[in-house]
Amino acid sequence: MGIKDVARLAGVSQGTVSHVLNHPDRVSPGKTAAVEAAIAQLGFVRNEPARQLRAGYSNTVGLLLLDAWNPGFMDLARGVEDATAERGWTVLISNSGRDINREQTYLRLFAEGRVAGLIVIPHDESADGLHRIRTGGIPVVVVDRAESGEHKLSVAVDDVTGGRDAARHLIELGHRHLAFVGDELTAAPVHDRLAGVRRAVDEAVGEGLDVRLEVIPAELTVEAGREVGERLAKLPAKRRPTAVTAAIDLLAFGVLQSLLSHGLRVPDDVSLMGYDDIPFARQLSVSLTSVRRPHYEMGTTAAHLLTDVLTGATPQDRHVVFEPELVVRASTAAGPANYKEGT
Amino acid sequence: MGIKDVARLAGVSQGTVSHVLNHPDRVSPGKTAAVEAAIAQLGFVRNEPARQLRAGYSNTVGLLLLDAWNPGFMDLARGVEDATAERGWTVLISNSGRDINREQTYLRLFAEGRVAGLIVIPHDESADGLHRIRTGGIPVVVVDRAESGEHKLSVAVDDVTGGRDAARHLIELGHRHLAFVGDELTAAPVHDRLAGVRRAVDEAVGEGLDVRLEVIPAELTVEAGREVGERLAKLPAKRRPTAVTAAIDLLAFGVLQSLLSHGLRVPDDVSLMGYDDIPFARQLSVSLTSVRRPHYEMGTTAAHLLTDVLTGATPQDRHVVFEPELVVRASTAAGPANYKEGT
DNA sequence: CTCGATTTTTGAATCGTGTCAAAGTTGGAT
DNA sequence: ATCCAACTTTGACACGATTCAAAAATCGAG
Repeated sequence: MGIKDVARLAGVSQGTVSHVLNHPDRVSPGKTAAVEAAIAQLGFVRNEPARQLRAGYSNTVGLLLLDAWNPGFMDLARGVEDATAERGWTVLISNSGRDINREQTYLRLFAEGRVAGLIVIPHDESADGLHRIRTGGIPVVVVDRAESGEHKLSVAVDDVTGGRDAARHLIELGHRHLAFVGDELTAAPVHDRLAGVRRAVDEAVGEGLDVRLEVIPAELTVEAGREVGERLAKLPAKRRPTAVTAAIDLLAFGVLQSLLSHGLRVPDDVSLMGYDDIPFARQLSVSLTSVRRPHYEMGTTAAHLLTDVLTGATPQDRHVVFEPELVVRASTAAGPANYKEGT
Repeated sequence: MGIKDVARLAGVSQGTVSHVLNHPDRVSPGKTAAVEAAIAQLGFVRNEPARQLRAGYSNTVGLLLLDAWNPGFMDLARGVEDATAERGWTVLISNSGRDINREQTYLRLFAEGRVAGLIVIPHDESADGLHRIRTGGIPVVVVDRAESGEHKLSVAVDDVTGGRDAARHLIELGHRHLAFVGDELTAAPVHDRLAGVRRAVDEAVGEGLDVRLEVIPAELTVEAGREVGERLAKLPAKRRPTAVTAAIDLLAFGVLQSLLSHGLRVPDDVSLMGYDDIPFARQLSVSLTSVRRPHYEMGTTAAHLLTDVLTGATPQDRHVVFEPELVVRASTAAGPANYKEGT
């Protein structure tokens, strides 16, 4: 069950079989046919580990996702796949599920497996693990994390601006009591979004507006959103924020669901925003205002950065930052300060 | 940068370094410490292809998904990951995206990479490819496809029954003009669902009911659903089915969206059902009646089947079939034949 | 202190493939 | 018929880690 058996059956040497596999032009049609027949007959499958050991390189890149259940990351994965496939590489995906141990396990797996390169959406505390691999000689593209350095590669979104845009939108609508749902410590992108929200609030206060911000810690799941919505619904109307912006769409889904089920109207009683603009956002009972991140393009960009480096080409940029885009839908409407002007 | 360098630095032989890595109990504490220090100092990373070549086995299993954008399959993936991780294996995921060429590419990649085993949600026409791999000696668990045979492994759902339950539900509600959205040829599970629907219709006709079924071919995407909804909305009310059952929830999402945007009411004008019961189904503008498939459990079951075989244990079952469950929500209501009784 | 038993360490052989220098073959020009 | 160039084919070696038999070191009992 190796090249040797194929060679014996085809009546040629091992070297010839190897050439049929790797340099078909160097071998005569007759022998090629004989070898291919033998391969088919034996059901020979090339032993990739052996190939890789001898050849010293791999055509596979690894993609380590943070949370495959966030549809945005699946779009990113599709971008990575499309762009790498186009350039002749294959992708192996794994998913840390925001579990730092799994992340370490998979990073080691990829590093030991000698993939040619890695695209990683890292957990927050894993900088050292990435660095260890990077020094191991495997190029790494870090996604969704502020990075810098000439020998590093990254693709990110300016989530501070995104958060600022979100909060501004609400403030301009006339809302003065805002809430941000999400845990500042969970993930760097969430941290940035909150920082942006805070900046917008500070700016508004600087302009003399009486804007108040409340931060409601929560995990990044629909379930957690539901609990937050419940808590909000039970608050007396005067103490309840009139506008809520969630760290990610999934959270907003949960909040929306429990607000509605407690008889509150969105956006009439509470304006609600998500973040990410995942495909389902527009198809909710109340279509969700959100901040769109170009996930697919992030994926293709990360793949291009990586394959450029792998093929020896120097990419023009080593750190790409995308700008998010506010997408206004039905879930946000005028708040107290603008009531005179319309619903 | 290999075991040899570690050995030199630590002042021991290669064999000892290897033992530290694989049989720590066989080596004295002193040498162990020296070796570990050398490993840390050099940043040594074990070369997995070389290990695998010599040792002849791998601790990794492959998971080939059909369509990672269908949330149900991601639940399945989570099940696979949890169950395999628990038993000490790691999972590499790839996604064919219903593209048979990609599927072949990834199957070959996994086979050549000598993963220990595979869990595959196959494209319809790929039976031979799977077989080729199976004979290559790698155990394969086939998901979502009727299989049999003592040396084969599979996990599936009885989608015929699921389709029958769905259609029955609609017929019992009083609907007599049904439509099934989905292409009979796209995928085996869809084929089964339609077969189930047809059976329910035939049974109803046998009982003297005048039930009519229309089949509307469509790809399995939200976008395709939107087009179908559009076409349905433009039909004169008399020629329009009063109940629509979609091959998967994603399709139903699209149908729902365009029905609503054309001013039709769900379920008042048209009853609508999905299939899969993905998490978002209940959170739509009109919560969706659907047929639940236990995706997570399918994943854990597939993983257990596979790891059992890999470890030499004989699994009690080799073919597991789950029963789907009808989940009635707001999108289906009484049809013409029952109008007297309710909404 | 010695001997036998047990534990620790060593070094050579090996896994399956790709490469490369060398040997073999072919074919056209003279 | 001969020769040279171009093309094919061969076979030995190397990649890096594991393994195993054998050598070396250690330990305990007498």
